Amino acid sequence: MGRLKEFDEDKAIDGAVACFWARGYEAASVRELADHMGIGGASLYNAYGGKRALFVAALARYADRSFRERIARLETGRRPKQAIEAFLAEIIDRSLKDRDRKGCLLVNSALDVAPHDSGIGEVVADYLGEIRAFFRRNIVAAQAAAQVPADIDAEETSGHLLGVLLGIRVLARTQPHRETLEAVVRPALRLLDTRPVGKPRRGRK
Amino acid sequence: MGRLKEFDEDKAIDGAVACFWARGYEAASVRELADHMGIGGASLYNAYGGKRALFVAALARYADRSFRERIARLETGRRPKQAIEAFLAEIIDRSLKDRDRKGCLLVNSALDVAPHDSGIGEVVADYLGEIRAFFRRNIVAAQAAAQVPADIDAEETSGHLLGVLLGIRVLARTQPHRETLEAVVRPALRLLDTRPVGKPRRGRK
DNA sequence: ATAATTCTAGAACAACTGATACAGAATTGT
DNA sequence: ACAATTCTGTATCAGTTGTTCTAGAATTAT
Repeated sequence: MGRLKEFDEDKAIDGAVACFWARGYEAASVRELADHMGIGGASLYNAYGGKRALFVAALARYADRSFRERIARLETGRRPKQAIEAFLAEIIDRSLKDRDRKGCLLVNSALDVAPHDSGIGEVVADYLGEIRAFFRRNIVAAQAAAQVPADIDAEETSGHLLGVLLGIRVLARTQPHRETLEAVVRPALRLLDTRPVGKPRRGRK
Repeated sequence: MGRLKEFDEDKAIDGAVACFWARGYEAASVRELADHMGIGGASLYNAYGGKRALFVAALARYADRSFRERIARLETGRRPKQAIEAFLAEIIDRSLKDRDRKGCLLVNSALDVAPHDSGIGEVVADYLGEIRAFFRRNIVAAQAAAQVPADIDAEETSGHLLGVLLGIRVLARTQPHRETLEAVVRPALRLLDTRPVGKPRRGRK
């Protein structure tokens, strides 16, 4: 019983994501947030409790709509090695299309708010862990399918790929040029290539 | 002529660096800054013009005291390949010692303020370019000294190393564990190793 | 209809924001 | 000594911050 909510909760949380994403946690004011969400300030506090709680909800929404969706999509109907390659290629494409350079909300949060708020820090760390698990899982699967060298360390390599991914998202904020970003990724992907024998490297002993 | 400045300008700008570093550009208020600098608000505006101009000065100070100092120190009395390795090792050590997880002011700025302020964005991009140039320069030198395989692309590899470096500084904000960070770097440094022949990789054709 | 409950709009809260005004103190050249 | 100039502490500016309050509108169970 009681009066019914008049606003669309999905639209509202999406508006919050957009606002936090574009402005950052601190810079996004409650009034800006409410405007983007299409609700009044009182409704925001009534429905979410406050700015911080809203941010946690927005982060969860972002995680679902961005990397979890991408992981689910790329991991079906694709061989594991191609899933990894497609993931990184998509990040580069997204970074280049991102005209207003909002970057990745997760990465932004890892630097902006995580260090000042251990609770959110753990949430962000968990999300990053999910991405790393995607890499690790597909490396192992690719090794089983003989797509990827059997002697590389899946644990180590997944960490490397996550690091490279984060580096790209930082670089893209100041230098969103395709060649720059692809140069960062290329050596990482080469780790997954089986080494050719017919074309020996110069410089070997 | 006129009244002399009563505060130590070096101490003041160092205080500004510390404040911007710990709190971020937006969160650092002019009053907090003035306190950390040991001066009054009027002196801050008189000496630096305003918050933004002070930030640009603080960034320059930080660049000199952090990575330029490191580059100069590591590049003397060290072979080029060891200079690169030492640089990355130092970043990891610094990230682990950084108890309050301030991270790197340059990286923080690249995400916080650069996208909303193209002027500062260019400044940050230039600083990142200096670090990349350090990598490139030492890769080329190491190749000339046969320390590093001659067939790797110095342009591409320097970009990769910069990306990995930025990735580490992001990861360290949420997961400052040595093993995590070293796992990110290890495959990158392996690019610089001359490939052993006596110990062939499994999985090769 | 009435009670109970939940939502909404808008005003209000104290605290803080970057920036400026002002008066006075300190310095140098004349 | 005097004018000219520059620095400094304090007060102040209008505007914004996250949050709360108040009054009333809308809903369901009885």
